[in-house]
Amino acid sequence: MGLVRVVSQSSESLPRAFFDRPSLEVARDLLGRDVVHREVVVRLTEVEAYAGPDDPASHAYRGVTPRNAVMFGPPGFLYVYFSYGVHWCANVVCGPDGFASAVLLRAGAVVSGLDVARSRRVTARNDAELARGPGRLTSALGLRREHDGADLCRDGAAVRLTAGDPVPDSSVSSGPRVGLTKGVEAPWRLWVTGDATVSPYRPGGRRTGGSPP
DNA sequence: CCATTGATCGTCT
DNA sequence: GACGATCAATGGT
Repeated sequence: MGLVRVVSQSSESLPRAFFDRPSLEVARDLLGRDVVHREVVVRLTEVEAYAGPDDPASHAYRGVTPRNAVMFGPPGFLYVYFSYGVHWCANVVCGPDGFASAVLLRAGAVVSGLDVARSRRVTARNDAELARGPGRLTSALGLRREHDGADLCRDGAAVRLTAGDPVPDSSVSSGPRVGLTKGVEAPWRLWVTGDATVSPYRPGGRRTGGSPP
């Protein structure tokens, strides 16, 4: 032969059992994995875990609603929601059916489909910005409301999570989740240390409106 | 580099 | 009627 064997990119979906665990464990193991939708592939560099019904920052904290219903279903499904009237954000549902927990996909590196990703993210100043942030990542992948509830594990799934290139513990950092007003203290944001595609930290809290007359 | 602000609308109170 | 699991543009240091 004489050909060096390169890291093979299996396009096989991670099994549902992968997601049927506590969201913090899933979050840790999602770093370095690939999110695939059509021609674009994003390798995850930053994620956030949202735990069960006791996590005040979780969309599921106040029970089932039409928006968060997918979170209460079985693991391995996509929960996509509309944020700030502008952006879509994508989560992977974790844990057993009926237990609402998820991992927010916050950032990654585009490793395939660069041309398409660039065309969807015309404001990005460089390729590291294409999927740097949850709204940007979702935009680069072309995910929208129609992907809410998508099954990631079914054969032939349109959106998949694949093996990618898992990162060692020595490359994983953790800290507080971004942009929250509740549950700020839990260090459930995980990222690949030093990676250029990791989003900047931004504290939460709503800006106070102007003084009324 | 950092801090501030407008946009924009679905969701829940 | 207020509030976001955000982004991009702007202006200052």
